[in-house]
Amino acid sequence: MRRMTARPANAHQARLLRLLRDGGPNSRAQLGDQVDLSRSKLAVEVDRLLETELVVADGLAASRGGRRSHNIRLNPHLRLLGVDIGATSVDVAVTNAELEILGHINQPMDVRDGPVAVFEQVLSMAAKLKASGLAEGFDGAGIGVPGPVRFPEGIPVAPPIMPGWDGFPVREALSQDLGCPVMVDNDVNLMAMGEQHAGVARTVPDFLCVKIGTGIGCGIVVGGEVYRGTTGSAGDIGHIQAVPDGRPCACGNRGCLEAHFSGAALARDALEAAQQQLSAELASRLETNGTLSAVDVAAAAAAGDATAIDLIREGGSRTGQVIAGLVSFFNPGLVVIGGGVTGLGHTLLAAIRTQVYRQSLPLATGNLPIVLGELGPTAGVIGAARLISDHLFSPA
Amino acid sequence: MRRMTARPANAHQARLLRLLRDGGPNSRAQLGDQVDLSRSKLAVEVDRLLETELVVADGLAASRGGRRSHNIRLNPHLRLLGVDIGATSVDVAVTNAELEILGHINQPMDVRDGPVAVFEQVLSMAAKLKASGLAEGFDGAGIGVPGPVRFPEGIPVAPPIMPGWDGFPVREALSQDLGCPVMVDNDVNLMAMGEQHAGVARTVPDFLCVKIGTGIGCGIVVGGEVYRGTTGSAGDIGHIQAVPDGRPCACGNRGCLEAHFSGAALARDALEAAQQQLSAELASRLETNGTLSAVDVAAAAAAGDATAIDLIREGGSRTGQVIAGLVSFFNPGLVVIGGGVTGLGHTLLAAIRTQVYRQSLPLATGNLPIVLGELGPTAGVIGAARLISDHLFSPA
DNA sequence: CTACTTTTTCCACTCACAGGACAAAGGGGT
DNA sequence: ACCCCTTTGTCCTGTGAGTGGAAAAAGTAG
Repeated sequence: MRRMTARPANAHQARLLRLLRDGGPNSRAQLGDQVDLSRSKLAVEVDRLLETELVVADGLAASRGGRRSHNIRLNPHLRLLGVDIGATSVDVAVTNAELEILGHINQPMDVRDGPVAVFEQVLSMAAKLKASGLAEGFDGAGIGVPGPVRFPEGIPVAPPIMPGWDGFPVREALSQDLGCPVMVDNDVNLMAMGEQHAGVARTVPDFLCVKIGTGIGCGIVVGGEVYRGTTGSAGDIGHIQAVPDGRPCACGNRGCLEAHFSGAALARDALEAAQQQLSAELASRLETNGTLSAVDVAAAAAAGDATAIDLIREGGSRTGQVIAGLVSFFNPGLVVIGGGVTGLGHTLLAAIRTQVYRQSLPLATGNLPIVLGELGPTAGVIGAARLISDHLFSPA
Repeated sequence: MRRMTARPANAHQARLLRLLRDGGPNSRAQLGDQVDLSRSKLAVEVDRLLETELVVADGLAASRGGRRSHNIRLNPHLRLLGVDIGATSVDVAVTNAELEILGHINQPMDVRDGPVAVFEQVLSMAAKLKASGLAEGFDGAGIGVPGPVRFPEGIPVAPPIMPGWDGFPVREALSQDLGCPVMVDNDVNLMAMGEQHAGVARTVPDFLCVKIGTGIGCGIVVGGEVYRGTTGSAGDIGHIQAVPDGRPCACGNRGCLEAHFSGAALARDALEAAQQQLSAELASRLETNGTLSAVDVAAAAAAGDATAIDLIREGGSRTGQVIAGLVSFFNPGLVVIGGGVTGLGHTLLAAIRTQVYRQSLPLATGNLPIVLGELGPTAGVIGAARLISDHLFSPA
């Protein structure tokens, strides 16, 4: 199929496209209820959208008592690619224009192999999704990378855990390879957008989304828009000092949050505990696998291992301490906890909550939900699809 | 003179009014260069503004080579009142519509006397300014109070240092008393708006403005707009933990930044040092005045007193530690330090800078100026005037 | 005094949009 | 089956915002 290149011609059309994306098929009349345009104007704009083939007619709508109306929906052949590059694995997913995931692959990988190797893998994963009949091509792609990004150009800047990517024109390169528009952002921001679109944060204008994975980052949403900061490094909370004169960190300082709690730190602590025979559970897992990761700690904790639970509590408490500061500062309406270590679940959440509710002011915490993300590993790819759809559904 | 009640009828007029406020008198042609409207449309809107008397014609503009044009300026009879209520004193100022201060009074006061007593004093100060011929009445007033505010309604919520004000309808009450529109905000936010309008932050879209006075607060500006948070308590950084298991704080926790460094804490430390005879300079000042305040510490430091300098360094370092965290999180383009203790000047600034540059990531600090506010005590009242002028110069 | 600029006004034309009239299509009661 | 009511879709005209060109007004430079 020929890919769609059309873009909305004006703000009204963009508005309508977003309504259809977020609300699914709608009749003209239902659209009219949401947009404050006269029926004639609305009809004109819908007709123009039909001409561009961005939307199509789609059967009869349910009756509301009078004449039944035809449904309008986003073209079901539109395909978006969501790519979430983590430190140690890649997620690639295909969605339709309503951002529903049609297919999703996850593969291990090492970002440090550099952009060329990683993109090769991403392209082959995308090809696999195409081959399975889910898409004949892509109308747009969103990419998340685990480091700061100069957003307008889509270029990583000085990313600590992916040195080979500094200055690599990710957006440009992938746009060439895929033959469609591409937008690039920090993976944490995409997770926030994912939870905002389809997860727990649907109705909250200002919230924080803390992602605890190999590292720790925080998506900041202000007035429904992701805030990226002056140089694109906003939300980089992994190197906030959590413990004065604490552990040395790769960044050169001591006591950084990431040095005390993150997927990597947790694995290290678990290894140490196992080697010192503090935990039979962890020791046996070490023996079986030859190595330990955050997943093992989660499993051990679920099995009731006290050492593992302590590690999680301790880390959650440190994280909670930092989040408490951010809550006082930012006064969000919601805090979402997500990322690889959400397997640690409610033990972690409870530790974080305890610390935040204890340390922040009542006015800020009074009505503040602190919850786990709803979407798990799909948050990133949904956010990526959302990123590019926001771009495609804005006036040219 | 009859007060102006007119408001701009549409976004174009609002835009023009703000241009005249921020850029002073302008010819129609100069305005045309800035607003992307056709000459005819511009002429129509300017004519309508002239009819409302919000703007007036004002002599000939400088020639640009051809026919000379008439200047347009905001009505020079417009008067705004800026009120900055601190913990221990009030500032009241009159400005014209271009937010230039025409008269400014400062008087000691105690917020804890409650809103009724304070407003009585504010009204008498406003009356004094009127009596001196600076104004015949006010077209609008902006008020800053030292605590969180539910912004749309202009009502303080659960302010820790001014308990009697909780829920008092400040906006409503003052609007009645003054007979003009009133807007209320946190004093720190107003300081940020002041520095944005007329101070160091003129061109920076995203910045932080840390005010160190009796307490410590932080104004947050995102995309040129003040961010107030979900419940209006954003920027309340005084109770972020700076020292684990540190000093007990009035809020019930331990180690809050405010407990370790603020005008109040500094005075307490100085008193202790004087009593323990650690500093001859401070001891003699205590003897002379019977009490010590932050100003005494500043003076002692300026005189070379080592104890006083140490107190400032220590405090600056604690503050810097907290700001470092905020910088990592928020990635601002500028950090402004202001408030009562700016008399501590460069000793303080240097301590803060050292800590921030050491602890935050290079990407966030690379090009980050940390500077003292330019406006001193006038920042608050200018910000207040700016607040109400933003309100008056927006479509009705 | 003339040639050239810039500013301002005036006017005709376009275009977006609202809102009413009317036709089309369906639901439900009798 | 029939009729009336409601909702939906289409058509059409009036209105008001806004554009852009022409010409007048008011300068400057030589």
